Amino acid sequence: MGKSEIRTETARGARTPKKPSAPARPARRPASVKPEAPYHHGALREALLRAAERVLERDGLAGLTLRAVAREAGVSHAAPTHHFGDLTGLLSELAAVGFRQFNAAMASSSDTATTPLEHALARPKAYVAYAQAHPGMYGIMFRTERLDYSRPSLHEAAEASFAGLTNAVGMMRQEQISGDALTLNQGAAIARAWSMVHGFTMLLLDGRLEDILGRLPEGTTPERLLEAMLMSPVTGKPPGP
Amino acid sequence: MGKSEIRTETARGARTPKKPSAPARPARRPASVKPEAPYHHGALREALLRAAERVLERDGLAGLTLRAVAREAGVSHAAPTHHFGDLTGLLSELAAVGFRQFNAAMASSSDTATTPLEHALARPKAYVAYAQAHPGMYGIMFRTERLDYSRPSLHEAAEASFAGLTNAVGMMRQEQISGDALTLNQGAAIARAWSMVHGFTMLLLDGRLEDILGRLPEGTTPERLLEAMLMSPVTGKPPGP
DNA sequence: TCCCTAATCTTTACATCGTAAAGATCAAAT
DNA sequence: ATTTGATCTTTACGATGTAAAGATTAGGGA
Repeated sequence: MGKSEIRTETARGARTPKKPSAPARPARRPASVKPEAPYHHGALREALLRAAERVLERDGLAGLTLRAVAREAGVSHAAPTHHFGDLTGLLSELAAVGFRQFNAAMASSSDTATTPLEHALARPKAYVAYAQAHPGMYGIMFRTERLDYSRPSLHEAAEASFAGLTNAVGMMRQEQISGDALTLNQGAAIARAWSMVHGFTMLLLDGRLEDILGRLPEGTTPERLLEAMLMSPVTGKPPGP
Repeated sequence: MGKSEIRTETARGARTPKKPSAPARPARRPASVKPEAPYHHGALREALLRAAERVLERDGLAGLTLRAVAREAGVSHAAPTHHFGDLTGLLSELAAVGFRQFNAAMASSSDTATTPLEHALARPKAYVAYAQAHPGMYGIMFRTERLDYSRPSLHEAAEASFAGLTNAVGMMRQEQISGDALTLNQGAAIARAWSMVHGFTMLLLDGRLEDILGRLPEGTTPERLLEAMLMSPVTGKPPGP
């Protein structure tokens, strides 16, 4: 609020002045003319999602409004409602896009890993790297309270993400993890892995680790801290005499 | 938006009709009358913070608006602005209240602990318990993007919280942790503890652990999962032949 | 080919929100 | 007692989400 944007509500402008009704010009444009914004967009839904992603990257979570997305796409402010129902709908579909991007990044994360250690660290590092590269998207996926997981696309993408996590933890523990039942230790391993990486990511994105990073040896990166976090023992003094 | 609340903007009502100006009734109430909403509240700032806490618990983060807080406190919608500057100000001061509550809960968490194990688990359990008891407040403290840490009260309370964490990790590692420099292992230990508990809490509050909890042995509580998460080894197969 | 229906998109309208600015009221210092 | 400054209210404005009605067009059946 309070941003003094000087911008007309619709980027397209009124097509034909209704009341004066100059009957001459036919509504259908005479072909061989640049198709300037036809009434029916054709693929508005996808265009709106792409526009939403741009707005999110440019203006952050706070700037991602239905009307801003409509402006970015060059349609009337009510157009998104028709395709997504409400803001929750748009955010949910966008979150689904994010989860799919995220899943792709996870899937190709251990491609270049050679040693077992590299392999073990590849996923967590890719997780944090995705969030750092797309903080807005990560916010949509994990910070917003307005997500509707009953939407098939979101449910599916999020579940695939969770399945990938379960799988990775199973590989790490060198055991098959069943789809329908978990031992307490298995559940704990999954929850630990997820909590640790997700918590680290949130704290990092919120700048709350600056306090730690600033006290660490000169030039220690978040990645290095993450590595150390994942490798060193959980409790007790560091190894020594 | 869209909620059809039938409610007048100010709960107090206009005190004296300006224009008709019936000059009879004196503005100062004749004493021995219930002090019904004097023009100057006297302690509005604190009253607003308490009102904000009530609104937060009743209507959640989405319902916590400047105007809703003003209504709850029975003052005009612009009154909060005078005391907090803007919404960020109110949220920041409220977050400070939350951090102080949180710090108090942390401080008294290990009071009843007897065994070393109980002592080690007391803080994390109290952490999650606070968030479960005050999900709105935890959201203000860790989910909102509109916090101004340059406000002394918030900065102080949040720093105290961080100091408590550092302290607890130092005790666990049986070593003194200096205030100005950290080894990588120390930083990793702090980041791991915080990330794990914070991540677990966020996922739990967002209902994202239901998937795991539902697959665990019948009746496994989040607390039990947290315990297992904190105790069992980080990597490798569970102990056994 | 023509028309009709339904989907798509725009206009219009409204309640709510954050915030700014100006006016009213009162406590306290001078 | 008067003035001053803090406190609170009124009024106003632009932005947002959402509902409802109108305009436009694609696509299918006659």
